[in-house]
Amino acid sequence: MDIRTLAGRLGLSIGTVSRALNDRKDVSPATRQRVLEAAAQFGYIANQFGRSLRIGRTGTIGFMLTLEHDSALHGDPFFMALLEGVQAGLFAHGLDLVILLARKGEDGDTFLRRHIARGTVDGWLLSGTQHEDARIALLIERDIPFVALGRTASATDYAWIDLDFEGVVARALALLLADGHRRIGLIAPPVTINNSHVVVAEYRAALVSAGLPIDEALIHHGDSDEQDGELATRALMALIPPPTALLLMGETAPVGAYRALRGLGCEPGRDIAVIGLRDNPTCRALSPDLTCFTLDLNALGLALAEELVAILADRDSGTRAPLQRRWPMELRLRDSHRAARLEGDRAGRL
Amino acid sequence: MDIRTLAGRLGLSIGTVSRALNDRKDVSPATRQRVLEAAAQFGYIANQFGRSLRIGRTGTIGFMLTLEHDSALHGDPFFMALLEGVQAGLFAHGLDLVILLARKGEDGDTFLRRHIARGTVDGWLLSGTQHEDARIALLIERDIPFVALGRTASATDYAWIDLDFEGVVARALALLLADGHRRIGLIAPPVTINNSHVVVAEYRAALVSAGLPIDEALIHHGDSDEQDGELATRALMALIPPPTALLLMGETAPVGAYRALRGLGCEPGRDIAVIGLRDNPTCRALSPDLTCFTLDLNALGLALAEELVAILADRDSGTRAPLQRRWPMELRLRDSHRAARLEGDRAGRL
DNA sequence: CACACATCCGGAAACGTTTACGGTCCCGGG
DNA sequence: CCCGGGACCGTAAACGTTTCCGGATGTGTG
Repeated sequence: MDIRTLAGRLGLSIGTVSRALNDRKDVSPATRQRVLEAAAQFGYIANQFGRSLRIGRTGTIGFMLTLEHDSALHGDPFFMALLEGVQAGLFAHGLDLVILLARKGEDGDTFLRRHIARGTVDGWLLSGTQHEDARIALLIERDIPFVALGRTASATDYAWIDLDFEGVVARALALLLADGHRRIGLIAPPVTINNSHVVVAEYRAALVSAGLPIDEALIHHGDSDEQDGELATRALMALIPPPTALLLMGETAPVGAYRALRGLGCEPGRDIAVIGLRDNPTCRALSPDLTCFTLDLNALGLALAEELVAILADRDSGTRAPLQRRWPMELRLRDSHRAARLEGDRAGRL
Repeated sequence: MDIRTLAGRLGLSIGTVSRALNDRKDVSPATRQRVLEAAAQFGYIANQFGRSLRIGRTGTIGFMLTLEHDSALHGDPFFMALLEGVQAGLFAHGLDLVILLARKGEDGDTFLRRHIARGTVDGWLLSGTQHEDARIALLIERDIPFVALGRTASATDYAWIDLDFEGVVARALALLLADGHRRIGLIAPPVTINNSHVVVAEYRAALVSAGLPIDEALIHHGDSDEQDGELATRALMALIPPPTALLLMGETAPVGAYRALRGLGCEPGRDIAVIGLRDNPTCRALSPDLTCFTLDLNALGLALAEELVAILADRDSGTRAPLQRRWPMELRLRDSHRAARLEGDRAGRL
C-alpha cells in the first residue's frame, strides 16, 4: 500500500494526499478528513525511505552503545530506566529512538562515520564518553546534533549532562573525614573513563584541602567489576597500614570488596567503612546495606532527550548555548559507611 | 558526497560505479579497483535511503524490546551478553543490529505494524513472548522473517529458541524430592508470560508423577522481582504447614526471599532449601551462595542470529523447517538448596 | 572476411515520497 | 462586466540508489 494506490482509491492526486497527511495547507478540510480516514482504514503509513530520501531527515534518534567501554552501562540494570526516560522525552516530540550497538572491536569513530554517511539518524546520544573522545570532535566537525552523557577532557562547546562525581566524592570524603578516617582507599576504573579521572582528581583535591597527605598506593585502577573489587580490596588491605575506609566507584565492585574483607576477617560497616559511588541492584543484596549514591535515571533520560530536541529545533536558527550540566546524585545513608571500632592505633595493629 | 559526484570525479557513469561497489559483473577489474580506491579516499558510503528505496531491503535486523513485559530482560545485566552474541552473529553475514523500544503503553502489535509499514528492518528478533502473542501471528501473516526468543501458546510453524524451563524445573524438583522435601513453594510471574506457564505446568507434572498432592496455595504468582519475592515468601511461610523448599523463577526474587526468611528466623540453605531458576549477578552477592541455573547467553544470541540469517537466505527458495529449540540450562550447585535440619515433623512444629 | 559473442560501459527507468509551481474554479469589489 | 485573488488541486521534478537494456568495442571462429 503506497501513496499512489491510496490516492487512486480516493480519486485524488498523490500530491494532495501527501499534503493532507502532512498537515500542509492547500487542502480543503473535507478532503483532508477523507484522506485521513482512508489512510487509517487501509493502514497506510508512509514508507520511511521514500520519505527520508526526499526530506533528508529520519525522525529517529540514535543512542550509541559500545559494548566494551561502557562500563557505566554495561550490566547496569538501571540502564532500562534511563532509556525509558529518553524514549518518553523523544516521543513527546514525535521522534523515535533506536539503539545502535558498535560492533565489537570497531572503535566509536568509524562506527559513527559509517552511520553518518548512511544517514541512519537525525541526532545522537552518546554514552560511555572517554577522557579523550574522537566521536565528539567528529560530530562537532560535521555539525551533527548530539548530547553526550558525560564530559570529555576537551569539554568545549557542546551539550552534555554528566553525573556529578565531584559532588559525590566531596560528600563521601567529608563523611569519612568527619568520622576520623585518615587512610581512605579508592578503587576506580582506568582514567581513560573520564568520570574516573574526575573522581581521582576530586579525591586528591579533597584530601589536600583537608591537609592530609596523598598515598598513591591507596588509589587502585582496574576493571572495577566484582572480581576486580575483590582483588583490589585485598591489595589495598595488604598495605601497611591498611586503609580504614574504602571508596568504590564500580557498581558491582562492592560485592567483591565485601567478600575480600570477610575473607580477611574484617566486617564491612564495623571494622571498615565502605561507600559505593553508584547505586546498583546488585548491591542491594549486600548486608550490611551499602551506603551509596543514587539518582533518578528516568529523569536523566528525559533531560537528555529534551536537550537534544531543543538542539534540533534550534538547528537552523540562531545558536543557543549548549546545556552543560552536572546531574546531582543523592546520598543514601545506610550502614556500611560506619566503622565503630575505628581507633587511632587500630590500623597499626592489624 | 553522493554517487553522482563520485562518478563525475572518476569520469565514469553512476551505473558503472554502483556496479563496481556492489561487486556486480560488467565491470573491468581495473576500473573496479579504481572505484574502490576513490570511494575509500573520499569516504563515500552509499546513502541508506536511496539504497533501501531501490532494493527494498535495509540490511538491518530489529531486536524488539518492550520495556514493560520483558520481565526476563528488563533489569537483566546479562542482557548485554545476549546482544553481543546477536550482534556478532549478524555481523558475520553483513547485517546490522538495531534495538527498537516499544513506546510505553503502546502494545507490541501496533508497534510492529508501524515499523513494518515503514520498512525499518528486514527481520525481527522477538523477546518477552507472551502466552498469547499477537505479534507472532502478525509476522507470520505478513510473511516477515523473524525468530522468537520464547514460545507462545499457539506454537505452530515458526522459528523459536526458548529456555528449557521444563528441564530446569524437572531437575530442581528431582533434587528436592530426593532430599525428602514434600511441600515445595513456587514463586513465578503471571502465566501470561509463557515461560511461567511452562514452569507451573512442569511443576504440577513432576509432583503428580512423584505421587504427591498439589497444594495450589504453594503456587504464588506476582511480579517476581525482589519485592514480590519478599512478600511471596512471607505469604508462603505463613501456610500451615509451611514449605520446606522454595523455587524462585524471578531473577532477583531470591534476594527478597532471603530477607523474608531471615526476618522469620529461618536461614536459607540450613532451615529451608532455596533454588533459583535463573542465574543473576544480583544473586551472586547472596550468602549462602544461591543454587540456580545458568546459561551461555552469548551463545544463545549467536544461535538466534544464525537462525534468522538462515531464514533470510531461504526466503525465496524452498521452505526449510524452522528451528524450534529448547536451550539447555546448566545447574549450578551451591549451598542454598540444602536444608540439613529437614526432619519429617519439623514442618508441623513450626 | 563475416559473423557470433563476450566484455565493458552509459543511459534511463524505476523505488515512494515531498514540494514548488501552475492551473482551475469561484467569489466579491471596482 | 471584468479582474484580482484566494482556495483547492494536479503535475512534475527532485532525493540517491540499483538494475535492465542497448550500444560500442574487441576477440575468436567458421
